[in-house]
Amino acid sequence: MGNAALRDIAVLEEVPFEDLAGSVVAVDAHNWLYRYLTTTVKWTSSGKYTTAEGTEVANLIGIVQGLPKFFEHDITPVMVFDGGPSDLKTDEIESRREQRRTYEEQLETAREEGDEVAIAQLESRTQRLTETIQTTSRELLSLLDVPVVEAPAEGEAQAAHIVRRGDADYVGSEDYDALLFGAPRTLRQLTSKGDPELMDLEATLEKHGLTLEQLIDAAILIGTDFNPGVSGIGPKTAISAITEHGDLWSVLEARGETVEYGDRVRQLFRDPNVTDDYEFETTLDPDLEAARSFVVDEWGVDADEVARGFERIEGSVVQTGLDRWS
DNA sequence: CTACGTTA
DNA sequence: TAACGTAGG
Repeated sequence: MGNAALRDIAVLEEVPFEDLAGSVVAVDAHNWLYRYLTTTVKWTSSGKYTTAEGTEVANLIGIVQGLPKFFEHDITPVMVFDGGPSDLKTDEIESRREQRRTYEEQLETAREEGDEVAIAQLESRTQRLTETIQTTSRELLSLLDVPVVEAPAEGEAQAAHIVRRGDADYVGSEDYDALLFGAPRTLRQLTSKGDPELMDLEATLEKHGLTLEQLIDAAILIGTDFNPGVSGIGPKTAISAITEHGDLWSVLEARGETVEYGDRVRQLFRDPNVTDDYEFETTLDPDLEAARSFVVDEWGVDADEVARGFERIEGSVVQTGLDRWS
């Protein structure tokens, strides 16, 4: 199903970290945090990532341990958070409740109507980041002076938009559908051991002789996060069919198939809900003491667990000139 | 999401 | 050779 098939289509190239020095990466925060949430939990002894009350704080450890990767290679991350109800801009309880109610109503309505696209969209926004994780992550990033952008909807789409506008050099995400949102350059495996992998939109389109619109149509045939795709159509068949017939509808007509909500999925990728209403500085001036206190004193994370991470941040931010004096 | 064995 | 299903991380 779906997205992994885009790997066979995309033009990928390994890029040495050294080549990325000085660049700005618009990171899909949900994607990045989710990765650290799962891996941190894996090899950290139980209890170190939950408070006495049982609140999950693995995200705080993940952030402290994950950010040095960027800083040590002189990369400035811009964390792009998903919009929607799970992404709360205010701390007022009232508005939280209201937002949540609105979200639940929307989801319920979508389910009643059997609107698969809307359901998938709404669910993808909440996935698994709890409210505590969302708010404490933002707070910690703010103390570390890491830029944060609030997306009106999908963070992936907003990140792509930021790169298209030239305000960042790369999208940072493991998701191949960054391509479908029109991200010119996407970096994958930014958290892994080895060098990152660059996914190039222009090269991908050129390789297959497709327009972005056609690539989106091919993806819809294969299946995306928002639609199941046509049975029997994988990456190869999709591309040759789109090449032969031109677009989604012609392919479907020729094969006597249909794709439910095809037009809406197409629209979602072609014209995603993004905003120009953001701003960020790429010169960082982190308050390490406040950040350490927030993580350790306020949330009860074992000091040893984050000591090394903070050391690395301190060292790298100064040495790589990401601070305001550079 | 990746890897790999199975099936058309 | 391409697509799919399942398991593992």
